Amino acid sequence: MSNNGEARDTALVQSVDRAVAVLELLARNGEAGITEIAAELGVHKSSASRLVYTLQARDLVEQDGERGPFRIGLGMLRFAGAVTGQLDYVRVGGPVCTALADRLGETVNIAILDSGVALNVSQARGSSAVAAQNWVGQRTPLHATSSGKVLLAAASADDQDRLLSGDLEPCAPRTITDPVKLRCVLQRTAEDGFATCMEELEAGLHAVAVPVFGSHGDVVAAISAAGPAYRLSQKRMPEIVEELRVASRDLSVRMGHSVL
Amino acid sequence: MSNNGEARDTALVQSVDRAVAVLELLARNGEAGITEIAAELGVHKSSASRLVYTLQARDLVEQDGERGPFRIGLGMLRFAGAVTGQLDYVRVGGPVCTALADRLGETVNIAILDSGVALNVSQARGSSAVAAQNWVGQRTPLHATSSGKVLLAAASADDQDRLLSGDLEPCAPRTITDPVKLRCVLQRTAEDGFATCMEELEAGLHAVAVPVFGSHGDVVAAISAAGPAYRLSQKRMPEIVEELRVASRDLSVRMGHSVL
DNA sequence: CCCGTTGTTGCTCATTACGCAACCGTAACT
DNA sequence: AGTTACGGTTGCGTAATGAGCAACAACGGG
Repeated sequence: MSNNGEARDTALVQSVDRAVAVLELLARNGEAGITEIAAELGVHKSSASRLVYTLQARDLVEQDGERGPFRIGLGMLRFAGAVTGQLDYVRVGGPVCTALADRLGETVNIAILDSGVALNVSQARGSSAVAAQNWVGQRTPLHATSSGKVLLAAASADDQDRLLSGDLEPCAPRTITDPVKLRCVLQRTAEDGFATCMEELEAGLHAVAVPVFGSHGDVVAAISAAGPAYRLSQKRMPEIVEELRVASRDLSVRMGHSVL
Repeated sequence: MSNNGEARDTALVQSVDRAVAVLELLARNGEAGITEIAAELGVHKSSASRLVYTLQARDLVEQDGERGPFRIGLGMLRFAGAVTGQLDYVRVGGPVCTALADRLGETVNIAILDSGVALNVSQARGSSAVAAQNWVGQRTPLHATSSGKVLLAAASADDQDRLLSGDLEPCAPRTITDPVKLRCVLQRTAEDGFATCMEELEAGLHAVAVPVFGSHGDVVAAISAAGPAYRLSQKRMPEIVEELRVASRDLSVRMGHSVL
């Protein structure tokens, strides 16, 4: 799971990897008991208990009283200070994504432009989601994602040239790697006010995104819905686009970006 | 290091504990290299490298490009969503604490009242600080800390009765455990507008705190400075109190609590 | 009061994590 | 321009740790 594009042969430290998986589970589910954690990780209850105990000793996990389920501990605040730039998206984006994911049944993401890539800053899984992956904190290519296209389409021509310099990586068989063709797509995205991604990041995956506007009408983020191709059909796109626009406006307001 | 008051004999999972120590180091220092991390943790460079690699694979650690120092990764955003209630203190309190800690040379903390205890939500270490402990995310007793006394003093008489019900734990030889005596101290705190803690939490430790006001004049937090008794002398208190008050007002403004 | 479930802990052992040595790459110095 | 030093990585072997098992404790529900 080398998510940084580094195909290293180095083995992960298994117990550290498991401890992080515990935290991911608690972050996703809100709370969980030892038995549930053990089942989810595929380890013995005693192993789960010891992992949780270690995280608890460091305040990264806590529980109400002596019994009851465990949850993410406030010791996390020590690390939150290192990612303050995106904390507004976490605080405000979470409820917006959750509400939309519940309505659509699909996974909803918010991404911002960060150092030439799309950076996912908030996510909520839909009830129908099969994949458990959390993209938050991960960077994805602009040319091969719906959010990326939205962010590119909103950039100036100069910025687009800069962002698209270099080869466009074929992430999947259907990835658009011709810069001329991509610019046409971006032109269309600017006109339509939304972008789609049909199996361009990975086979079988469809996504659609709309822009999130700042106070001056500029695009500060993109919000998207993603799911398997058989569920996110062309026919369903208009409905999803409209729901995304409503959520986008809600997000703008909650972020304090009241558009004139 | 059972910070939850649980004197369990269970051994910590060493590699998980070390991984968290890596994160603490990166959060505290901003960035660090493998050699520095290894030295700080007292492990071999290869061990540090593998720990960092595992955290990197989960986006909890990242680095610029292929080389250069490591820092806390944006994958932390996945966990920040679980502590959204206190994220404003992290985002706004950090710079205020850092600025004051630089000026005073002592450790500065912000604490809020949470479930009958003082919850530390932001901290910056002073240059003269000897202890490396980060209190953020930890809960401390109200009666034995300067912040706790400030928060208690601002509570109504009924709330004070409720918060002080039960025995007052003697945390140190000088802890005030007599409720009548403590109420006198709280009365004085309300009058003075600050509270001191002279070796009441632990021997050799002095601290002083002032309230942080909300929009309606209510006390929403306390900000404190702490250090060894020989540096935080009685003589130095007026200067420190004044600096804390300035920082407190700054914090209120930054939090959006403009006092009428 | 009994049963079932959750969570903890002592113990043993196998696997993992760790340290060592060697190596690679880069930067700084001569 | 070449050499040296430093930071970081990786293969390998081994010992220590982490994991699973079994037994037990505590609590809640019927």
